[in-house]
Amino acid sequence: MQHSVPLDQRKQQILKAVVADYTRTGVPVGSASLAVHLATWSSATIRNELATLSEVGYLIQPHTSAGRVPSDLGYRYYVDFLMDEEDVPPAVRRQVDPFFAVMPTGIEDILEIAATALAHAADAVSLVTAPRALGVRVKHLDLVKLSDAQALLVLVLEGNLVRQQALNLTAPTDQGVLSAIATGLNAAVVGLNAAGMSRLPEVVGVHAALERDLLTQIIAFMTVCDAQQDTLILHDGVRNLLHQPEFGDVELLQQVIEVVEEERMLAALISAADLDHGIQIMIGRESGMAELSRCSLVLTTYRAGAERRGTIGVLGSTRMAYAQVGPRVRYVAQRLGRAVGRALS
Amino acid sequence: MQHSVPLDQRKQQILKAVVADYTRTGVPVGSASLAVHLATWSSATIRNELATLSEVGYLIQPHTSAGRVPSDLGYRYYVDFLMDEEDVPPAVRRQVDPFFAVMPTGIEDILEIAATALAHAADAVSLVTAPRALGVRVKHLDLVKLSDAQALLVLVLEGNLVRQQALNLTAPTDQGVLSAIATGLNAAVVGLNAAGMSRLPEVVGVHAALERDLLTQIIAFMTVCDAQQDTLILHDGVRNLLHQPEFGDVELLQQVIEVVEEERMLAALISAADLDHGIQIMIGRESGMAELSRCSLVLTTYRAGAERRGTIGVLGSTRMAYAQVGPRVRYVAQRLGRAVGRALS
DNA sequence: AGTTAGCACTCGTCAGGGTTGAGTGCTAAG
DNA sequence: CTTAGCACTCAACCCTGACGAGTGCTAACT
Repeated sequence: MQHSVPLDQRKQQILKAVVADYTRTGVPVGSASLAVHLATWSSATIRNELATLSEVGYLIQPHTSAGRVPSDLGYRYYVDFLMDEEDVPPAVRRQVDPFFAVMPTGIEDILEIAATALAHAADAVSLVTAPRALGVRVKHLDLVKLSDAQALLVLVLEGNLVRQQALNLTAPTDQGVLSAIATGLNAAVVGLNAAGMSRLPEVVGVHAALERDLLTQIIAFMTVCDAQQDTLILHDGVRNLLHQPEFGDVELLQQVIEVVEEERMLAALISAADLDHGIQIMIGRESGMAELSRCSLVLTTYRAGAERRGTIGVLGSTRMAYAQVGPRVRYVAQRLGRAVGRALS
Repeated sequence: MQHSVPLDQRKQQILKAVVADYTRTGVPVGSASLAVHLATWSSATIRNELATLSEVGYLIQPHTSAGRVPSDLGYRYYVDFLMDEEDVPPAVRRQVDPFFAVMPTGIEDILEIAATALAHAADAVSLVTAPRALGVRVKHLDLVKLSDAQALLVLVLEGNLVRQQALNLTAPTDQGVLSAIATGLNAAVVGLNAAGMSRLPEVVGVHAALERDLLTQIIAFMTVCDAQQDTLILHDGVRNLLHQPEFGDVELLQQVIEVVEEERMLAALISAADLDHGIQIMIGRESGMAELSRCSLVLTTYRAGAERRGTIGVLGSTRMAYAQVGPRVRYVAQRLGRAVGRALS
């Protein structure tokens, strides 16, 4: 982040007023309209201050005879020093809460619900990652015969995540034998993650060879599950971009939608976020993605129990109501954390 | 469908040329440009014919001094009588085939892949429904203890569709007992659908009461699964609409996207399709949805084995290359049918 | 010295008007 | 029945001038 120029009291008030006005109306704001709001000073005084705020890079003038618009840097200063976060209004709470009233068993469904709820609450595109798990643990497994050559592995993981995968059978095997093996594996394997399973002592018994072979395939599949869960990103609310004037340009819209629909790009974006602080705001070009130069991200962490964290947040225009969006993201994050915590217990 | 006015040879050729030209360029087509293409007649002659084609409602003039644009009725006549379907070009085949090379086990993943493939192949929004099943059959079930009050039901259905649901336990029950019950139920239940299960003879045994209670819950859940699968509609390729000039108007785009994102509306749309014929084309207002008055649907059925059918198709601008889209939809439908058939076996 | 009223100036927006050109419909001759 | 010719229409384009929002600068005031 760039070193920010310190501002005196009055310049701060004016910058804050510019951001507030522009966020509300979307129209460049001039000295006159500021003067009615900040009645302490005349428009001429404000004009002088606006000029210096432009010089130090906090404001931008689209053209000579236009009002001022906050620059990325201006938003940054606002967000860091000036913003008064607004409480989540009851109406929004009443809009969000019902989503978390119906709680499905599977963790993926919960994440999807959170994405929808946040998209509504923040009127932007919402992004949600699965809780980072550092190796998902097995709760239960089962084997179902598909054919002489294949069996279906059904894994119930923590969070009631259900995964399925066809495994190859080295020799035709009865469902009875498969069930026996499954029972045996269940006893040995419950509570382990992929790493733990690969350290299992050698199994013995009538079907030892088959069992060992299947276990290898199961471990491989779990490794894939781990990777998949770490890159899983859900989103919702693309339609919310459509009614915003800054996306009237279809070109721009297209670029943003392409980023959102491409999970790889989202992953890069979210992993770039530094979430040690409670909330991370990336404004315009700060995200490092040219396509999102006119978008901002507001991200936070949700905690499901001790060490299980995921990311949730919002992607919208740089001209978003940061003072409202932050608290709303946190509100949904907290609800989500609780729901996921319950599902993981 | 409206009764179509019969056209003589020359009018047919001209209408066909208008549709071809307009589909390609998106610009209203005038008599002069038609005259170079249909060198047999002068522009004046063509002008006369265009006038009568407008009178009978096959063409529309955006304004007095503009060229002609096909009306919904004009497209309809073209599609019914004039269109020469084009073979799916090798390049498109090479684009589609890789999607079906990696075949996941779960039927939902297969459907998703088909949606993506078709969206690419047809450069429009693709729609795919799950194969209509008239009651999904159970392949395998399992019960996993969650707490003293709840157990997780894991159902493996035909097509390796895995479904999960928390069931309530009337009394604390060991995992051992649950497994025993699951084994017992498996023996009785495999191959049955919800209807079949509700006709099961009364069970007896040590855990008869619990077993009966669980079975009731399972049947209820399966009924829900049936309903869900019948309304499941996947889609992909909304981004393909963005680069089309007719959707430069964000208003219009917004309406269409809202329909696509609302599964209920898609369901109504698709169920309205009459798929006895090989392919069903709904042009503009024929769909009966005001929001889609400038869109067309091209739908067909895919068959997975004997009686298992689903719907797959495309939603795009009325100005779409019908001669290309139809065959491409059929091509993907055929691939999808084969893949689903394999998964259901 | 900081503040402010006043004023000249800039520049985007909008409405009006003339020109252009694509495309038509009609007519009259072939 | 076909077609060349022509008058006509109308969107698109460009130019223009009026308007007004907003600025920067200056000079006077506290």
